[in-house]
Amino acid sequence: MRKYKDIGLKLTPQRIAILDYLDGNRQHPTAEEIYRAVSKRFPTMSFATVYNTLETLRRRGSISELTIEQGKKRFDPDPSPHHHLMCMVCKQVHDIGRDFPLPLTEGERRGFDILATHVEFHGICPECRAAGTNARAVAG
Amino acid sequence: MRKYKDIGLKLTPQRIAILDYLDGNRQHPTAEEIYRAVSKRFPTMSFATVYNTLETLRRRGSISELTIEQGKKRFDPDPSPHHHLMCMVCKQVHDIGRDFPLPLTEGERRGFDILATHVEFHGICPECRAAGTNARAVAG
DNA sequence: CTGGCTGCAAATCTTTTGCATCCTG
DNA sequence: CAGGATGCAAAAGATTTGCAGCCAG
Repeated sequence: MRKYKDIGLKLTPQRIAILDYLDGNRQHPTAEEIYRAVSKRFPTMSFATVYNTLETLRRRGSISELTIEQGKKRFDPDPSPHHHLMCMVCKQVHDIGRDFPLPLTEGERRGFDILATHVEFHGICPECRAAGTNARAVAG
Repeated sequence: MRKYKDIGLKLTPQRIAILDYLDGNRQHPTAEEIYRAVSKRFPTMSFATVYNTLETLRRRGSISELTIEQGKKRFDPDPSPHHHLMCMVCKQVHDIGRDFPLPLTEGERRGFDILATHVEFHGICPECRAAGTNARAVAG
């Protein structure tokens, strides 16, 4: 995510705290988790600043925003294209750093310019399986 | 989606209206779009009924719920596994009815039971491209 | 008849916005 | 010192919930 190398970005202490928290973070945190973490250092931190900063970073291509959990955004400090594996029960998200061949025929493409392709693997993690969670309850 | 064949489901007029609207519908409508459509027939229809019915149908495996557009649910009357192509600008969603080989190594699986795999193609549709929308503005 | 369903309103949760003040470059 | 960033609170948008009354099976 090229921390601090984002020339043109005004580096405030709050932004540095967010960048520090995200750097190397493999948890794919939600906005709330980021807010809670940086609030420890900056008790006056507001959601507005968290969302503003994340949106700025996303537009610069420094991070990516995941639409994998219903109803909330998750953020990934790794902006390069890759895929994800999510536990349907506890919502933990892992990276799948592999390329899959995903060619579309002209008919399937429907004239679209394809800009991104994302594969989501949904399942039950070992911990949740051991905890006896009924997969069908969440998997439908 | 086996309309009406869902034995054990109490068939109220409201549910029939929702089933009728979804049957054969390829628009991947949001809850709001479903609400608006069935409200024409049932002016007293409430969001609670729409959400209740959709959740009931999903749990029965009669429809599937898409997590492809940020912040809202979309519903697909086709519950069989398939993939999707979405326009990043106007959010229209198309089906991709093809299987792709998406094998995970043991290491990549991390002990998960994989229950579903979903490929999302994101791009710009011909109409939005013609309208001159700047892809980078939305694509980041 | 009765348990599940409906409809309304209020509540919840996440994200966005307006605006006065602040501070980095 | 100017323009962008912050923080607060209020607003917005989507979904969920509580509950009294209703109706399909």
